[in-house]
Amino acid sequence: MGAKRTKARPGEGEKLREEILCAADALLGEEGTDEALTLRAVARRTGVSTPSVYAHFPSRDALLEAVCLRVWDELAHRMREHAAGVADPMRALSRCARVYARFALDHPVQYRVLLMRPTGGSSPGALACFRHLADATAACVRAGILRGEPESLAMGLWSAMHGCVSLMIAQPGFDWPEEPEALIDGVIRMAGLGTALACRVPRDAIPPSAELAADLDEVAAGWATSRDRTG
Amino acid sequence: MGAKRTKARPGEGEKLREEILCAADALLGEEGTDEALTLRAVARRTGVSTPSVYAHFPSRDALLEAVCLRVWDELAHRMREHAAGVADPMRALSRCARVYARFALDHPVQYRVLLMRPTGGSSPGALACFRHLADATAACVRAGILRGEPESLAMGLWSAMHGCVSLMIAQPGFDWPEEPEALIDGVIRMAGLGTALACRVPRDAIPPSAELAADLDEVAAGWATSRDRTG
DNA sequence: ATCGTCAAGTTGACGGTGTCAAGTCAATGC
DNA sequence: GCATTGACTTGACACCGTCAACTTGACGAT
Repeated sequence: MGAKRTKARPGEGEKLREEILCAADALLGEEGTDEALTLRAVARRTGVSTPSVYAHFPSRDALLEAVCLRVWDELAHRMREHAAGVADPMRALSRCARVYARFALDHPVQYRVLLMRPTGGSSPGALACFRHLADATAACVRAGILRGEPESLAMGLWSAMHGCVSLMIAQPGFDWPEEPEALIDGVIRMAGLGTALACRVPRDAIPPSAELAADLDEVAAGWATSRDRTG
Repeated sequence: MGAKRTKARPGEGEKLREEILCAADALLGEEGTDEALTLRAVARRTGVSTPSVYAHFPSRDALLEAVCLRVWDELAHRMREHAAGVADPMRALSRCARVYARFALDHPVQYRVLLMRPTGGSSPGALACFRHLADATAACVRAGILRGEPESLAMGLWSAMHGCVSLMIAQPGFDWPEEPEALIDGVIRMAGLGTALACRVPRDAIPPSAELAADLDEVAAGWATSRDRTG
């Protein structure tokens, strides 16, 4: 260990914890994959011996989870920023969804670690993601635009958004539209209109294709003049 | 190695390849996670030395991918079985989606390995999954029920289905409905109705919440009498 | 000023992993 | 009967997460 570390005084152990998190974060950012987050690599980068990490994190997985969770505050921040002052709750919901997708694509490694890996139970990252969407959904229900259990409706919306971004993250070689926003917007429209429509009709009350098409043509005719634009 | 293997004659190398795949498959099934698929474990189970695996698979990842792909035929089989003889293309599509979800939940390890892991490019498993849904979607477009590029529409449907099952696989501790089919059916309804409706109106032509609610109430009123049941 | 205490870090090791280079060995073709 | 060759093994390398035991240095009390 070339550069000798000045030993921390008692009570300053927290400082090293922060340094470790920073090193881990930088490592993830540079290598672009969680496999690069080796205990030895992060220790070397922090200028400390490998087992020292165990004084602050019980295992590699715990460190990985901790460093990935760090960026989650940004999601909450962006959500508030973009949904604030949007009166129409459906529009606020769609903005939430768009922010969600952008966030996932901006932090693919962290998103993957917290949401696309088999955790024993459920990751705190997942719960946070869901809560944001569920809150915006609940607002729509309160406003009478959506109907039913908000949590159930939100699960559907969450599924659609998560599926969209997680596929783009895990299958970058797939033939996606060159503009990711195109797919994202499409999914938001689909999910938004879909839940709005589906929560109005009772289970198993969907007409066969022909009538379905006719009915939807009718309602769509009214919108075709572009009475308004979605935010 | 206790039990001596009778050495294979030239040209019989393929046999070992099959044995390795079987051992790997059994290992995945028993342990329930791909981390259990160790070269040493599969070699031990096959009764062969560790590096022998390299004669048939270039790397651990290749073996993992190969063994997970084995079960993919079942998906195609189930699709054909359930969609055959369904005249209504929208109903056939929803059946496809349901089969897709069941398949994923029935083979969580394989699904995870092939669709929820960062592959350099795009996994063949992903392409197969997408194709099934895309074909059923194209049938709906041909029948005039859905409109637009079938591939684009299918991507949205795929996102919804994949999001649903991949979340349930990766976050088993989340507060899902005790009946997974409930969420799956909900997502199928949402996605089906959503694409049917969204592909009828031009981009950015969605009315604000109040009018949206009114219009959808109107069309839903016609369906409330349960004119038909979706398969 | 010195000593004991105790948190903070280090050393060294263990068992496990994927992977590779070199060697062994039986079956085959000539 | 001999060389060849494909199938497989041996042994090693570098790396990994993790743990037990040890060292070190700053502090409070005397």
